[in-house]
Amino acid sequence: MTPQKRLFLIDGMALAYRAHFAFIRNPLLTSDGRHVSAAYGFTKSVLKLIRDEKPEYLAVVFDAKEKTFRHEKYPEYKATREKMPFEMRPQIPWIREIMEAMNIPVFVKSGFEADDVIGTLAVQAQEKGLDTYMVSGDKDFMQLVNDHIFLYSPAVGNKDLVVYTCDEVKKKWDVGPERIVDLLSLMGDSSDNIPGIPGIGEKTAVKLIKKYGSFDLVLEKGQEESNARIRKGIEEHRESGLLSRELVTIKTDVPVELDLDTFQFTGFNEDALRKTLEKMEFYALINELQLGESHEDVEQNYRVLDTRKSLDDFIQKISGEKAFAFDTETDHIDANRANLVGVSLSYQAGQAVYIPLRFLNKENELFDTQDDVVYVLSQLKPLLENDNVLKVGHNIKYDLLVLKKYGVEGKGPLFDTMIAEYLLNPDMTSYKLDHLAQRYLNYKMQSIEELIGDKKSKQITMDKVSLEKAGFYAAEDADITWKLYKILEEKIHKEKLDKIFHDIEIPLVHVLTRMEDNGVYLDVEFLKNMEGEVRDELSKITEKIYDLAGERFNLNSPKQLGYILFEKLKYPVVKKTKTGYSTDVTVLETLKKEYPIAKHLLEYRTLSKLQSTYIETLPKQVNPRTGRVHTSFNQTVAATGRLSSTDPNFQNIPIRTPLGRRIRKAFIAQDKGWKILSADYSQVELRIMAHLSGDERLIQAFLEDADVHARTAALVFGVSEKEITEDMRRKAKVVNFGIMYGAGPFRMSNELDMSRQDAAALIKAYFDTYPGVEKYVENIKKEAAETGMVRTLLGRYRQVPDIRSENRNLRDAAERMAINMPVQGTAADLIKLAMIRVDADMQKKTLKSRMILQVHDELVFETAPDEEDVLCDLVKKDMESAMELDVPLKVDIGIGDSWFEAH
DNA sequence: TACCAAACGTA
DNA sequence: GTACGTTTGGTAG
Repeated sequence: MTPQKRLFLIDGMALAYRAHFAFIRNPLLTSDGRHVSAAYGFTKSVLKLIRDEKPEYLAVVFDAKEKTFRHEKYPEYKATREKMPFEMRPQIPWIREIMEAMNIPVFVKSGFEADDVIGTLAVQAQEKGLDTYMVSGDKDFMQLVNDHIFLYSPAVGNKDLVVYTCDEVKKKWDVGPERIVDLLSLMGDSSDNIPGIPGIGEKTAVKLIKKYGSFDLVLEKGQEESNARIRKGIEEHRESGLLSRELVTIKTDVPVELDLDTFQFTGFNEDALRKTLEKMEFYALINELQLGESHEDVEQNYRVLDTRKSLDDFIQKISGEKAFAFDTETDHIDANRANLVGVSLSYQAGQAVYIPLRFLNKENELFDTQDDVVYVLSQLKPLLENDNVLKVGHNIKYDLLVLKKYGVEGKGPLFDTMIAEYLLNPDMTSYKLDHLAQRYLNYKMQSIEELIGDKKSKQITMDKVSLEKAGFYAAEDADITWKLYKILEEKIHKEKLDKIFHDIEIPLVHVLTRMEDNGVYLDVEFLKNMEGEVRDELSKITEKIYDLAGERFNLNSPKQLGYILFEKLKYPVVKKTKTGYSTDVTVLETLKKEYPIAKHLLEYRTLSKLQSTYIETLPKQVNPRTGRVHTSFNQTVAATGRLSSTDPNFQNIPIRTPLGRRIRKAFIAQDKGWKILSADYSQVELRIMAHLSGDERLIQAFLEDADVHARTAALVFGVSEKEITEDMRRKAKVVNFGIMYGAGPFRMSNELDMSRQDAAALIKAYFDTYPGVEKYVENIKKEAAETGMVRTLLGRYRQVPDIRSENRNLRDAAERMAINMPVQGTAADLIKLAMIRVDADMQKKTLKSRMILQVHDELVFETAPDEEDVLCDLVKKDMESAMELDVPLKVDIGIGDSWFEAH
C-alpha cells in the first residue's frame, strides 16, 4: 500500500505568537530597528516542517480580522486576551509575504477563525483520501482527531514534537477525541474566556465524563452528584455549559473549498524568497537555503603563486594599477602575536591570487623557508608602501599591524570596507566580511570554520590548512573586498560621508596602528605588590562578612548573597532584578546605615573588582615579544563614533576612588628619564553643546572661561557667584550632564535626591536659563523624526528608527539617543581630528615620544626627556585648534612619572 | 562549552 | 538619561 499523501495546515497566528514569545527576552532586530522575531521564528518553523516532513500539500491559515459568530453568541469571547504586542503587528504582513515567496498559500476567511477553516479543510481532505496534520499547539484541535486527521504540535522549549493520534489524545486526557468537546464545555478555557461550568476544572471534567459518558449525560444526571459544589455548578450553570459547547466546537462547514492544486507544495520561488529574506535581514536563512547566487555563475579565477616566477609576473602586472585589495592570513587573531601565513591580492573583480608564506608541504610538515619569506616581502613592500596606490582591505589595521612586524610600513591612501560599512550603518553588531558579501553581493562565502574547524578548542591555524583550501579562502577574501570597495565607495559618497571617511577615519587607521604597535609599558612589580596588599585586605573583609552572615558562601555570587541578606537575615528588599534580589551598590548603600555587613560587602566588591579586572590581569597581558601591553582600539563598535578599547580595555582604568586611582601608578614610561604626559579636553561635551545649540549664555560662560557648573548654579538658582554652595554646584553639574543625556525629571530626581516635581522645576529653570539648549533639544528631536537620523557637526550619522515608534519607551529611548549622539559624536570627531594632527606633527618633527592611549577626551603619551616642552606645546596647540567652534577649546596638560601623576 | 545576567570600571 | 568592556556565577546545551 502506498502511503497516504499528507496535507499540513498551519495555524498561523498560534505559530506567530509562539515565535514572538520565544524571543521575548532577546528580540531579533534589523539594522534599522524593526522587530522581526515573530517572522524569523515563523519562517524557521515552516522550514523545519518542510525539511522534516516533506509534505505533499501545505497551507497556512490566519484568523480574519472581523468578529466571528462566537463574538455574536458571546460578547465576552476572548475578551481577556491581551491585544497583539505592537511590535508583532507589522510582522504579520511580512510573514504572509514570506509564505507567498515560499509558494505556500495563506487562507483567511472573514467571519471565521483559523480553527474553523482548518477543521473544514481537514474534513474535506479526508474525503479526498488525504491525511491531514493540523499544525498548532492548541488543544482544541484534538476534537477533530481521527484515523486521518492528526494534531501536529511542534517542539517548543524543552517539549518535544507530539503528533496526536486517537491513542495519544486518549493517553493525554483519558478520553478519546470524540469527548474533547464535552470536556472543554465543562472545564471552559480561560485563554479564550470561555466559562465552562464554574467550579469544574480539568480533573473534575475528566472524572465526570468518564462517569456519565458524555456532556449531555452529565447535565442530565449531574443532579445526583454527591459533591455539593459540583452538583450546584451543574444545576445553576447549565446554560453556561451549553454556550461553552457551542463556542469550543470547531466548525467543519465553513464555505471554503479545498483545491488540491493550490495546496500542492512544489518548492520556493527562490528569487522572491531571497529578496524578502534580505529585506528582513535573515542572512543566515539565506545561507542555509543556499539562496545566494550559485557559485558557478560567478567568475572566480583564483591562483596560488607558488613560484618566484609566477610572483614576479604578478608583481609586474599589478605595478601598473592605481588600486588593489589585499588580505593577510595569519595564525593568530591577535595581530601582535600573529605570524604571517600568506597574502592575497586582487585588483579586478573575479581575479585574485594567494601568495603562501607558511604552509604544509606534502609530507605534512611545516614549510617555511626564511629565504622565501624575505623574497616575497621584498617584492610586496614597494607595492604596499607606494604613496600613489590605494590599498583596499577589510579591517585593514590588522593587516598593517602584522606587516609592520615584517618591516613593511603600509603607507599612503587606504580604503577599509569594514569602516565604510560602519559609517553607513553604525548600529550593526558585526561587520564581518561574509556578512557584507551576503548583503551587497548576494554571495555566500566559504566559511572559515570549514577550514579550521568550528569547535573553539579544536581549531587549527591557517598554516595547517591545505594550500589549495587556504588559497581559495584567501583569494576569495581579497576578491570580495575588492568588489565591496567598488560598491561602498559609491555609497559613502552618496550618503555624504566622504569627509568623515577620508579626512578622519582613514587617516586615523594609520595613527591607531602606530599606537597599538607602540603599546603601553606597565610597572609589573608595582602591581604585584599591590596584589599582595589587596589579597590580605580581601581575606580580612571576607572573614568579617562570613562572621556577620553566620556562614561561608561565595561572595561573588549575587544569588547566594541575595539569599543571605534577604532570606536568611531577612533584611528589607530594596530593589529586584529580573532574576531575583538586587544587591548592587545602591542597594548596599541603602542598607549600610542599619546593617554593617553591607559596608563590608561594598568594600569587598570594590577591592575584588580592582583585583580581578586590573591588578591580577594587566600583568598577564604583557606581550612577551615587546614587554608591553598592546590594546586594540576598535574603530567600528561605538554607534556614536567613539573608539572602544579591548584586550585589555584601557579606557576604563580606575580613577574615581583613591585606591583604584593608585593603579595608574603602574602606567609608566619604559625608558629611564621618560615621562607620561596626559592632555585632556576640559568640558568638551558641554562646549560642543554650547556650539551646537548656539545658546548665548552658555557660549558666554566658555568665552569667559568660567567654572561652568558654578555659573549654571548661579543662573539657575538666581544667586550671585559668591553665594553658590557646594551643593548647588553639584546639582547644577548633574543637570548639565543630565540634559546632554536627555534625562527626564524621573532620573534626575533620583540623582539629585529630590522629588520629581522639584526636579521638573529645576529642569524648567535650566531651560529658562539656557533657552538655546531647550531649542536644540526640540530641533534635534524634530530633525530625527523627519529624517530618521541625526548627524554630528561633520556629518557622521546615526539612524534612530524608533523615533517614530508607537511604543513610548522605545520612542523616548530613541529621543535620548538623538539628543546625545551629535554631542558625543562631535566630541569623537574632534579628538580623532586632533589625534591625526598630533601624529602628523610628531612625525614631521621626528619626535621620539609616542602617543599611547586615547580615552575619549584624553590623549596619553610617553615622552622623551628632551621633548617634554615641545610635545606639550604641540599637543595643546593641535588639540585646541582641531575644530573651529563658537567657543574656545581648552586642553589641560599634566606630566609626571606615571599616569597617576600626569593626570 | 557557550551564552546570559548582574555587577562595576571609564568618559 | 548617553556610550562602552570585563569578570563572575549560573545555566543550557
